[in-house]
Amino acid sequence: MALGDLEREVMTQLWDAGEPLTVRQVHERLSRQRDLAYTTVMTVLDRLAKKGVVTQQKADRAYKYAPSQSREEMTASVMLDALSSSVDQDAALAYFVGQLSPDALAAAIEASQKQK
Amino acid sequence: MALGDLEREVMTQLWDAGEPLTVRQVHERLSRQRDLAYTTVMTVLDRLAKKGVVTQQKADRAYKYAPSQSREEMTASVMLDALSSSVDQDAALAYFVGQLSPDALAAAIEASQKQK
DNA sequence: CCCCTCTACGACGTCTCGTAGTAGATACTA
DNA sequence: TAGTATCTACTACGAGACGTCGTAGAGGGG
Repeated sequence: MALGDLEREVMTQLWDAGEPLTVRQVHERLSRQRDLAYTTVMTVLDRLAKKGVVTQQKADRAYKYAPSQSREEMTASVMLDALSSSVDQDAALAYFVGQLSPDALAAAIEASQKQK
Repeated sequence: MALGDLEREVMTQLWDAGEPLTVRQVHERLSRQRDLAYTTVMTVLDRLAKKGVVTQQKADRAYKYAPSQSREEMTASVMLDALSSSVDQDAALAYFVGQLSPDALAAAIEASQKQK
């Protein structure tokens, strides 16, 4: 599921916040950089919820929105999607790996070990 | 650069053919499965050329179209794009690597070595 | 001179996305 | 209780991407 520019900015706010935010809170944060109508933010959050990338929880009057995946999970799943759409996945993965710097790759492998 | 469904089908024909094809040839191949106007195929090839994912070479009367990248290169570059759009690339890469089976990863690393 | 084949260009419907307004429900406040 | 603020729901509209074609015009072959 591809996100638009504004959708990505909204997701960034949610990720950075680290906790569920209301429409108003997201609007406030975005307003520091750009001029957007409150309802615009609402529409975007609504669409993100319909896409399943954020979840809504009713808190008092307002809904709170939280990302349904971490940034890393989302990035990784886009990468996996791209990979799985390939006919020859092994070759594609080999090619991809070849593009990475050995150091970055080694670091990633090590980090992924620790995670478990 | 995201491709649409038809665009992807056309690319598949070009990749599978292994050689540059004319509009007519692509049209013929696609016609085995679906019913499409000749001009539809032409438009799609033209758009792909404008996107830079295929190249045109004049051969006699007609143009021949060839993919500018292999399937694997294209897949890998989509993956790299996804990765580079991430704020914390290291974490995203680690997460991605963690999703792969160790065998597949090892095989890919080995294959990417040989390529050089 | 007519026909076939190509390319060039325009067109239209549908979807997605950025952007926002209005309506209606609910709640706080004077 | 009447007025105001706050939320959500629904609708809308323009731009751009894409699937899908049609028509016009150029150039070669019979």
